[in-house]
Amino acid sequence: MQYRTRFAPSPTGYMHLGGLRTALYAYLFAKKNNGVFILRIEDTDRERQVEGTAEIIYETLAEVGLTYDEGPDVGGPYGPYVQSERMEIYREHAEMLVKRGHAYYCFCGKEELDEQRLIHHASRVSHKYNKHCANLSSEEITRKLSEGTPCVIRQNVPEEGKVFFNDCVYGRIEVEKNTLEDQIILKSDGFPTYNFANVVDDRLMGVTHVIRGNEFLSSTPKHVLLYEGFGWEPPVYIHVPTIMRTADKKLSKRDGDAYFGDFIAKGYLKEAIVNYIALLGWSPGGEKEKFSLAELVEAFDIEGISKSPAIFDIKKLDWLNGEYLRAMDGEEFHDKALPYIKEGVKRDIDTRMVAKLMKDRVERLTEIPEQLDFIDALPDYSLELYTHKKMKTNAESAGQMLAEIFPVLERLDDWRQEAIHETLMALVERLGCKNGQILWPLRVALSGKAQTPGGGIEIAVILGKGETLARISHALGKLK
RNA sequence: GGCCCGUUGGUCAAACGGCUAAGACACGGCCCUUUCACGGCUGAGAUAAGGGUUCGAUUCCCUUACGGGUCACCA
Repeated sequence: MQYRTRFAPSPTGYMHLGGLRTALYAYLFAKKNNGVFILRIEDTDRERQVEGTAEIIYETLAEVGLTYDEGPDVGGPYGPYVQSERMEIYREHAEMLVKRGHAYYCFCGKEELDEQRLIHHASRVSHKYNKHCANLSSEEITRKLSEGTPCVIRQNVPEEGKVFFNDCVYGRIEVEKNTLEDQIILKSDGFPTYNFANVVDDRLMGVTHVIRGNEFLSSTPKHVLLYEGFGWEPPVYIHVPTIMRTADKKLSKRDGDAYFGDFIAKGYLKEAIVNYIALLGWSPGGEKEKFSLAELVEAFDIEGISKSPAIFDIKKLDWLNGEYLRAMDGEEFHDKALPYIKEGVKRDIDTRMVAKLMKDRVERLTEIPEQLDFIDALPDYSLELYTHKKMKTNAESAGQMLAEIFPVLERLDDWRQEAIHETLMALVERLGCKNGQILWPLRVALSGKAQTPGGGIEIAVILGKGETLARISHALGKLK
């Protein structure tokens, strides 16, 4: 049998990282087993719909490489893959369930039900619909229906007995049927509820393995009852733990840490994001941590999915992102970094050289501009920067050294890195001092900073001869 | 509150009855180095608590504590 999994988001917002990880696991599981991965859009709640968000889902999945074999925009043999286009199917199936005695029409008004819920809540009695309409006579039902009384269809849950299912992650889960409510499966507007639509669609689309967030764990017994009501075999369930921001808070829109797009904007690579979230709540077992999508497919195994929620650690993502950046070849990094270099530097510079210096020094592309801020304009700096214990320098010695450096560089016409290096090393030898004693003051004079990408020589190359000499004489003036 | 689920260092996690309880991130120290970073070495740091079962429990069972999910004409 061929395995079929699906990702079934509702188009209500941007692509959440938790959702993306669920999609990833469903994709990995399908591909690992040469199965089929399906995308289904669950748009049965018309009020929460957000225009254009289905497109974001398509785009994000395509961007990270989670290509689906069947879906709204690619078609497939079990379409349509958008729930709002399947209304007839749900109605037919709901009525089928009514005929089989596993569901019934309910004419209770929303207001009275809300009222009852409030009363129960206030008196701390656990609330459940009282099955009032389950006991209506067939004459009365026919009459109300013909009168056009607004109604819903509810699942008819037996009052005795137990239901159970075996979750691949959480094991056997068993509950008393009387703890389950007669939930609405078809709303008065004719739309199905999630709890009903997902069962019908998963069945009709041949889904063999349902991989979803564990917020659905407690409603799964109701789904199983629905399958049984139809006389269908339930799918295999694989519930995955939640991704948290802190131990008691989920990732959220407000904190700007929830959406895939947020992270791209913050300078993270899509490969690093996918790699990182794959490892949140799942472990491949070995010590390897850097995985391409293809390697994830190869390594994926539901055995490694954990039961407890995982806290999203941005520091570890930073590190992993840095690993991806460092592993890039020079050209690729240059291309990716170029927009950020241009953002930080307006002056005409050798971007390839700058990119090379930045490659091992950033974990996110967005760190680049601020690291280069000294290039366009020398910041105002304190003379204390010239004091470096290990280099044995201070403002006074720096002044002397810079005075030696200036004429030497002024005479140098070949402004390549090797030439400057040679020239300065020759100066070191002549003066009988340590490298740091001339290179440290040079760095400070050229950058006004204690920490720079590359040292004094590299900065001199980037700045060019004219600017280099200008900054040294500026320093000499300051040091007088 | 009812029902369900969870709990190994700060974080991700390995070990699925048998060792001095891996490894990674973060943190400290050292080395490398013209700074920072990278890289290398190294250090500190955990089985929530209490009962069982067992020759032996991180692992199996129970209780407690804490946390999460769910109880919608949301998904």
